[in-house]
Amino acid sequence: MAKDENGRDGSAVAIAAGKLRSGILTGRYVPGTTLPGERELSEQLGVSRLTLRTALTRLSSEGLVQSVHGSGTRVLDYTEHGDVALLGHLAELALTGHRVGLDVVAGLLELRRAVAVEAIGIAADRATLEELRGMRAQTALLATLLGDPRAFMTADLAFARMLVRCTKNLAFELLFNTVQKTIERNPGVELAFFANAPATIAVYARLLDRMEARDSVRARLTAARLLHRLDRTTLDRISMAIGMLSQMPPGPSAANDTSTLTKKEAAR
Amino acid sequence: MAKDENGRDGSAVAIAAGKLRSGILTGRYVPGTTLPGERELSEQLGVSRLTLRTALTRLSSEGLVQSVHGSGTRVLDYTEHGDVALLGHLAELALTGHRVGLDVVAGLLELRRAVAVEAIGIAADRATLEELRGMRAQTALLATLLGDPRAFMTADLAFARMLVRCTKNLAFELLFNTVQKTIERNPGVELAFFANAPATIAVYARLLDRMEARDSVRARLTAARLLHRLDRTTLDRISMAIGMLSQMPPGPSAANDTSTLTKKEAAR
DNA sequence: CCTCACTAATTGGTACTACCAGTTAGGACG
DNA sequence: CGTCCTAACTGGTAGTACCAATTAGTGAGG
Repeated sequence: MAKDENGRDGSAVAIAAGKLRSGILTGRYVPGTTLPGERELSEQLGVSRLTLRTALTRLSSEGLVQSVHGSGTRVLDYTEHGDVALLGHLAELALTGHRVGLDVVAGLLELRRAVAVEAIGIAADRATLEELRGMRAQTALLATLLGDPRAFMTADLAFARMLVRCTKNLAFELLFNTVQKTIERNPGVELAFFANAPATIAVYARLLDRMEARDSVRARLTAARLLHRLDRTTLDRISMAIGMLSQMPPGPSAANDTSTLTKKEAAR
Repeated sequence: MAKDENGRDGSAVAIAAGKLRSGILTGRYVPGTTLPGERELSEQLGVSRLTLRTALTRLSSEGLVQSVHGSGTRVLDYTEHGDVALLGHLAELALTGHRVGLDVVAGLLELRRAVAVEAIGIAADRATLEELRGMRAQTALLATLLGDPRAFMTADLAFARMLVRCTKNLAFELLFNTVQKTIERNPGVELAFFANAPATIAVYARLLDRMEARDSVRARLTAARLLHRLDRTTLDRISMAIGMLSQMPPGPSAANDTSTLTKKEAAR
């Protein structure tokens, strides 16, 4: 068992955690309430209590639930207590048709842009010559990969990481790791990014000009302007792609495994 | 048992996870290597294998380790795979004297500042009148709490949350949650923030002026300038406080330098 | 001597059971 | 009526046994 119940997960605990998580994020489990006892809930999900507990531990570290010893496990409002790691799952839900809303992706891009702009500004001050040369070379490499979306995406992420490294700031790096996980988790985002490939390369080149000039102020300004434009078209493409997928809402509300009970039609 | 073996946690799994995490973050467990088998490791830590497994699951979700079925559990380089949530633990280690380096805190502040500046800029465009009024009232409340560090800190976080809410951006909100957890986890940071209380209030007032004027561009500029100054003094105070705690023991000769220094040699 | 396939030991993954430890509510007793 | 104690929840740990995947070692066959 434990092959893949819905999307791509492998382990039973990941599946159980995914079910509970999507249940919370989509509002099936209301924040403030306490969800069923572990013994009962484990039976509902079809896993052992131990597995269920491991899944709950994960959700707890994500800020979705809070277990109190003799009392029970409360559902928290992820808007107040949710961790950044949730962005990945939220974006995933948004891109797979769930009505979580596409604005989540828009918000993610906005955050990413804010961080990127500052990272570029800092990099303009702190990047070494070798680092600048390396990034230049990476843009050249990117230009040769316009035919291979997958390879382009990987190289693009590598470029972004090089940029982040230039900040010499561990916090930026860790945040980037989270974003990278988010992107890698969902192939759809990769394609959306690839759709802007030529424009992306051009933007990178111009930003490198600014950084090589050591002009952090103008680097920030141009980065803000160019990335804003880039993200807008990216978002448009994603929106379009989703529109293609859900042309007709063929019972898309619970197309995935959002519920163990209502899975009669979970044809897959 | 399960009172507090080292730090402060209560549950056995939290303790075990903490030990392993600090072991990884401080370099005792070298990235790239595979740590001992679960049966052996559980005995080393004095917990059952189940507890150890739960702890490992948590570390895995944080991007510190990766378990492969028949192979073992590899230690990952948190610089590449670590999650943002690690910032809390890293800052904790840094503030408790571990030689993780104070630059982690500096980086955290830098990231926070970048996000805050953008949030203020966005808020200048999207904040409703009620929201602006509420934040104004909150600054007034802050002024009355100058005598109570704990209460001031809570109110200060509340103000920050109000600001983040104004962006109507869930990504910002989730990131803020992570930062909030980081701060709440460590009392030392609270005090450091409180040390700047009067200046903080003044800064908030001036930023609110900009936002009320709906001038997002100038709001960003002043925010960047004022917060930069604020963070510098905050960092100074933290540095001083740590210096008080550990008068002389560590020899952080190059502690303030920007190098992350964990990258001496890329084993692998 | 090399190659390939099969086997056996080691590793992580799940399940079941029993028990410990807080929390809460209800009933007995003052 | 109030207080305290008990009993039935809840989550938390522990132990054991077994399944599944990986790996390395060993043997048979080329």
